[in-house]
Amino acid sequence: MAEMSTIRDVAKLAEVSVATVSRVLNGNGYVRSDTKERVAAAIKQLNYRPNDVARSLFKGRSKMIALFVPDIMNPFFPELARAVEDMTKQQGFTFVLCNTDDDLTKEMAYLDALKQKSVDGIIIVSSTMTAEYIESFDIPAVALDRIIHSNISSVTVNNREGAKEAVQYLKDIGCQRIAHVAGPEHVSNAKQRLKGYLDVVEKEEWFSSAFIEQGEYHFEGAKKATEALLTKFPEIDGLFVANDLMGVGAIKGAESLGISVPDQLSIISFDGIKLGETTSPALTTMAQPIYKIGARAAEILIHQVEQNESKTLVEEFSVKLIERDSTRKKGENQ
Amino acid sequence: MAEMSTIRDVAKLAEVSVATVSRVLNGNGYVRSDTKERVAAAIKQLNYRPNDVARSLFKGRSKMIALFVPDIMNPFFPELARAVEDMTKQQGFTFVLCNTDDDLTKEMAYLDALKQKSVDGIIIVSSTMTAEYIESFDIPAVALDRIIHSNISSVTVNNREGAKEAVQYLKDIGCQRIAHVAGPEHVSNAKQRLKGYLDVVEKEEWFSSAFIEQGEYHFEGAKKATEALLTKFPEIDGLFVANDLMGVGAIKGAESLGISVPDQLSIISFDGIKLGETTSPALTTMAQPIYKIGARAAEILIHQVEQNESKTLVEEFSVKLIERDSTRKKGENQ
DNA sequence: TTGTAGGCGTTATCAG
DNA sequence: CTGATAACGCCTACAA
Repeated sequence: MAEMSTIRDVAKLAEVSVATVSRVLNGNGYVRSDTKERVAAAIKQLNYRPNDVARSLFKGRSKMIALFVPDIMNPFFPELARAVEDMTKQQGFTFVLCNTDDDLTKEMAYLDALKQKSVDGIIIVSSTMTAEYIESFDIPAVALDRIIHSNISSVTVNNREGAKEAVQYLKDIGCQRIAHVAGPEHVSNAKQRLKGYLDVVEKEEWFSSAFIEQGEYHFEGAKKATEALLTKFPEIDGLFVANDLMGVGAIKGAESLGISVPDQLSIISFDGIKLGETTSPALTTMAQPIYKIGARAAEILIHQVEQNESKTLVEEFSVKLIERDSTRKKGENQ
Repeated sequence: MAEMSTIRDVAKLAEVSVATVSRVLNGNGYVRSDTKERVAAAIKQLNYRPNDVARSLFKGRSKMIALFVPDIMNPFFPELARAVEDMTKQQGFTFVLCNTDDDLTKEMAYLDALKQKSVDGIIIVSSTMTAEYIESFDIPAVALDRIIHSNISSVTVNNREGAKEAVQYLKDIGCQRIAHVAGPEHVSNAKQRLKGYLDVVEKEEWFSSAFIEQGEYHFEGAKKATEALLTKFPEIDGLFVANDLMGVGAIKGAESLGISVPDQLSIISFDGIKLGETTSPALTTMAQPIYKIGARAAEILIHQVEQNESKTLVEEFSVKLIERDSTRKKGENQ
């Protein structure tokens, strides 16, 4: 309603110069305490708020941080986004969420748009983006969940170790034939999870690469992959699925073939999203500290932005087994 | 890497004034075609992009649109966000997602921050925000999913009718005792869905308000509510749950009591989110046209912003029954 | 058809 | 301690 008042209005009302107002606003320079009070009073009276756009123009920075995610519909990413949002907001930044569909063209368009808006930095989950592109935009960036390049800071989890642990767990509870529903080959964490799987089963006499099916990190893909696996190899009694979203698909796939989980088939997946608790049966999973890695990535980026740090940090968090109802020890009853 | 070039650099290279560059940039005013070409060449050569911040400062508008959602972890909202994002981006706006926890303080803080950034408009899903607050910020706004006030444009669905239809469906398949897991009382759509439920069952001889339990639109709340209901009234054979997220909770609640869905209990919920297809059993639901309402809200807002329209539009879309596996006609086998 | 210049709201530099 | 004033990059009268 009321026209926005500017720093000049405040100056006039307080009978000082705009420079003085700016000083009390930003707390730099000297200003006598009584004039400071006069200014403060004027600010309050006019309900004055500094204009961020003007500020950004002058500073070349906007107090905005963006998060790129490949798929907002995978519940993993809202959880991650939540963490990044909390941290950035707490530090006085505006948070922008960008959904990229893992499509380089969209990523570039966003980068372009954000650059024009003087965005301070980006946190990026991507398997198509390259270090060259990012550097060509000259925007501070931190990779999250998926490594982009060794000279871009990253926050991830120990995917390979976690995958090994998951598959070993299946062995420990007595599974004899363990298959894998894999994530997209071009996604670094999916590749690591596949390697972890291979680390454990590659030497088994029964093993062949036919025990691996592609699920594309999608519900539907995983359902089909699971059906294919279980049809080809009815003897499969353990399934390691590369993420929880696909884990849900795997359950449905088994169900559609009339195979009971966990009675006939144990399923373990990866991520630890909330959704996994809500399915029937609830998913046993290798849980990432989702909130922690999101918050940490934001922290690193903000530090980089504010201190103008360029040292690249590489941090890897640990995943943790959460036993729920999609797995059961052989020979044990419910 | 390369310093951002400005309109002045382009002008110099093309040997014209900045005004001319601005003209070809924005396509207004007259400019001879050969000089236009010279300018275009210079732009390309320098890889020039106009600075949005400077533009915003001049225009007082930023080409940004924000969406306020109460809970990014409820999959309904990512689906909605996706629609809004697609539409806004397609129209050249930058999309900002704000998670409010349905907390007025956070909403106000966001409004404040966005106002300072000259945001063009907001789409808001809220049950705490009031028309007065919004108007005091003087930012064009459209309410989505939940009505705020009759003088703020809104896009919603026919919640009451949809709820009636859902409950009637339960009756039609033979349910004798139908309970309701309700959404928060202060949320307008939850209130309407409750009314729709009452419309159908209020006159039944068996009915009492004890057949209604609060689920707070959360998974956990719905699980507990369902357990409470089924414990109090073991004769319940139909359950209308106010949204899908809670529908999943209801399934788990029934399961925890050893009650089989849909054999002993039919459950229908509301929303039509993807998640509902993935549960076991898959949820029967009254599906909203989620993408459509999100896109439509964006459309209305953009029109309002660009045409400086102030006419308030009220649009209500229809929901549609989707039969899946959480309901079954009495006496029928699978 | 093109150029000049003032202003959008801030901040920082430089005198006082 | 305080006040002018020149940027930041762009757009649009107004002049030519």
